[in-house]
Amino acid sequence: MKLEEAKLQFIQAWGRLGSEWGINRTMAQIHALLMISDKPLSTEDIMESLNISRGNANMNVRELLNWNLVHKVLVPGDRKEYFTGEKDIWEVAKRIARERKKREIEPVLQELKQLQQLDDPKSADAKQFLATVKNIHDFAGKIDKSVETMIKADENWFFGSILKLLK
Amino acid sequence: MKLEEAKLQFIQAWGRLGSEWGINRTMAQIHALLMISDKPLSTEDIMESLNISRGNANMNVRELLNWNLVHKVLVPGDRKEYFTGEKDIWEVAKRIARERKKREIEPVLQELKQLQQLDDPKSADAKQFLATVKNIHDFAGKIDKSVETMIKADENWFFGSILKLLK
DNA sequence: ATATATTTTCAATAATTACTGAAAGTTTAA
DNA sequence: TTAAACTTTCAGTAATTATTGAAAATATAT
Repeated sequence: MKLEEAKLQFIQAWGRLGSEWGINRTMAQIHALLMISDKPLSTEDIMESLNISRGNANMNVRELLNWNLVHKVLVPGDRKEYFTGEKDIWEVAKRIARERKKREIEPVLQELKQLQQLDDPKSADAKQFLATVKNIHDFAGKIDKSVETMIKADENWFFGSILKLLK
Repeated sequence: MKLEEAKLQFIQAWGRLGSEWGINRTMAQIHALLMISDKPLSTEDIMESLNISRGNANMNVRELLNWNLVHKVLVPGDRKEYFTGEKDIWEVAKRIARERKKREIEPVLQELKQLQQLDDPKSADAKQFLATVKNIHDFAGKIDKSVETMIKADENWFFGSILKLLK
C-alpha cells in the first residue's frame, strides 16, 4: 500500500470511529490528519486536504482546541495560525476521557442524584424505581472515579495493572 | 418530586446520554423505560408511553434485542409479545461493551493492521506515520483485551481491583 | 380455509445535524 | 491611519439520520 493511500484510509477510519462514538465526522478527520502530519498545518492546508470549507475547518479546529486534542503553533514571520495534533494516543485518550467525564458523566451523576428525592419513596412502585436508579448512580460514580484516576496514571502502569490483575 | 415526573426525567436523561454516545435517542429511551418498568411492556405500551409510531417502536425494540439489552417475554394466553429490560447496570455495561467491541473496536484493529503494510516503510515520511499508527494499534489492542476481561469479571471484583490499585 | 390479531417492512417525510460561503470582525505591518 | 492578511460568525442550504403510517407478511384461533 502507498503511503498517501494509507493516510487517506486512516483519516476515513478515524472519522467513522468518531461518528460511531458521537463525535462529528469532520472533527475526527481533522484530528486524524493532524495526528499523522509531521508538520503543523494551516487552515488552508486542512481545507485542501479534506475538501472542506473555511467555515467548517475553522469551527472544527476551534472545537478540537477546546478538547485539548490540538494546539496552536505560531510560526515566526508568518501571520497564519498553524495547528498540531498530539501523537501519543494515551495522551489523546486521557484528554477525551477528561472532557467526556466533565461534559457527560458529571451532569448525569448530578441528575441521578436528584431523581432519588421522591415525595413518597416507600410505595412499591417507588422502591423498584429507586433501586434501579441507585444502582445506576453508584455505577456511574465508580466510572467517574476510575476515569479520574486513569487521567492521573501513566499508560504502562494503568494497563499493566488492569491487564495483569484481570488475567 | 413525584414518581411519574422522575420516571419521565430519567427517560429523557438516558435518551440524551445515549445520543451523546452515538446511540439513537429513541432506542435509549425505550431501554430506559424498560429498565424502570417492573412488568414487561408490549409494543403498544411503549408507543403510548413515548408517543412514537408502531414502526419506530418495533425497529428500536428489535435493535435492543440485538444488543441483548432487552428480552422477549411470552405471556401465556396472550398473543402479543412483551419486552423486559435488564435492570442490573453492570450487566447492561457488559452487554454494551461486548457489542461495541465486536462492532467497532475489532474492525478498527483489523484496519490499523493493514495500514501498517506499506510499500516503502523506510522513508522518513512513512516512519512517522507508522509510529503513530502502531501506537494507536497497540493501544486499541489493550483496550480490546481489557474489555474482553471485563466482560468475564464480576462487578465488585472489577471495580474493587481497579479502584484500589489506582488509588 | 378463513378471519383476525400481531409484527415487519419500507417509501415518503420530518427532524436533526453538518457545511458552505460571503460578510463582518480582528490583527498586524507599514 | 489604512490596507492587506487572516479569522470568525452565521443565515441559508445540504446531507444525514430518524420517524411515520399504511401495506405486506406472518402467526394464531376457529
